[in-house]
Amino acid sequence: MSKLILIVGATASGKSQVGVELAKKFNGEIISCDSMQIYEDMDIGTAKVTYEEMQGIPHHLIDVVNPTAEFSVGEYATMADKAISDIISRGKNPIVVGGTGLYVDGILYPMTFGGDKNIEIRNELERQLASYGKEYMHSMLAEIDPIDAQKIHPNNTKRVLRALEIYKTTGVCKSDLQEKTRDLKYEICMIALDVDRKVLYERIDARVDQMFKMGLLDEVKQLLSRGVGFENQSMQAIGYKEFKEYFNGSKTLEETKEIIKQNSRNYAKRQLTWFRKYDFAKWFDSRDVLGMEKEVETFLKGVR
RNA sequence: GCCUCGGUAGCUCAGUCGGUAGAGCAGGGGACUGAAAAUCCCCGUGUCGGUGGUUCGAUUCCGCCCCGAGGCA
Repeated sequence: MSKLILIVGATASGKSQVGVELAKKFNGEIISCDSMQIYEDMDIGTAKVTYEEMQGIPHHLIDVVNPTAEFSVGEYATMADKAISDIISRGKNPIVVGGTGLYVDGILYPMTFGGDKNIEIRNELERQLASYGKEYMHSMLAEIDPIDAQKIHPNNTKRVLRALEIYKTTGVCKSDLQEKTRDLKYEICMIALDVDRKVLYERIDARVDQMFKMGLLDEVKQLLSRGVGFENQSMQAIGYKEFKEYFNGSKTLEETKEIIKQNSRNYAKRQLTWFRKYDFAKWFDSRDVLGMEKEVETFLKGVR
C-alpha cells in the first residue's frame, strides 16, 4: 500500500504554506484537494497559492476546470488517484493539501458514489418536490431505502433527491453502495492544523480584506464578462456568490465584504467538524511545523 | 424646557390584558458518498435601562431619574 501524506484544516489555517514546507523537506509534490481551486481564473477569492508561494514545488489539480463547467467528486477522485500514482512512480512523495472534506474522503476511500447525475431524472424529482412537498419525497425514499431515509432529514431535500436519483439511475440503494467503502486506499499520515478559533476568525477577516485590496471585485467582473454566471457551480464559492447582491444593487460593496467574511467563518467551522471525524488525524498547532516534520519523518521511515 | 416614541439574549427586534420571556442573526456542537466553499440537524436565564410606589406578586401599571431618536419651542 502506498504512503500518502495529507494536510487538512480550515480556510486560512495555513495549509498551503505547511504543504510547501513539507514538500521541500521530503521530496514531495502537492495535490490540491479543494473544490473551488480546481477552477481556472478564480484566484483571489479562492486564495490560491501564488507562483512564488509554490517555491518551485509542483502543484496538481489547481486550475484544471473551466468555471463554466460542472465538476464532481467522482471526477476529482479519479484525477487525484492518477496524480498520486504518477508522483509515486517518479519516486516522489505525494502530499495532499486541502479543505474540502468530501474530496478528502474521495481520496481516502474507494468510494463508489452513485454514478453521474441525470438531469432529466433530477428535474423530474424537482418537479415532484415542488408539487408534493419534501415530506412526500422523503417518504418515497423511505420506501426504497429505509436505512438511508433514516439518515437524511426530510428538510435536506438536496440529499433526499440525490438518493432517489441514484436509485432511479442505477437501481441500487445508496446505503448499499456505501457498505463496501470503509477501507483506506493508502497508508495515511494525516496532519490536521489547529488554530485558536478567535485567531482563525481574525485571520479570515483579514484575508477577506486583503482579497478586496488585491482586486476581488475585478476578478468577479472578469468572470462575468467571460460568460460565467451566478448559476454556474463555480460561482457558489464563497467570495463570489455574494457579489450577486452587489451587482443587482441590493447590497453595497462594504456589506458584500462583511457577508463574505461571515460565510467564510461559518464555513471554517463546518470544515473543522468534518476533519474531527477522522480519528487517525494528528492535530498540530499550525505553527508547529517542526512537530509535523517529525511526524512525517517517522511515517516515511516506518516499515510496512 | 415641553411633547412623543424607544431602552428586553453579543446584534436586530417580538412579547407578557400583572404570575420573571422568545424569534432571526451571531456563537457553539453535529451530520455529510458524483452540486460539498453546497445542503441539513441540534443548542436560548437574560439584574426585560435605574430607582421608588401600588400589588400576595411588576419586565409588564404609576411616579421620578438616566440614555437614545424625533417633534415643538
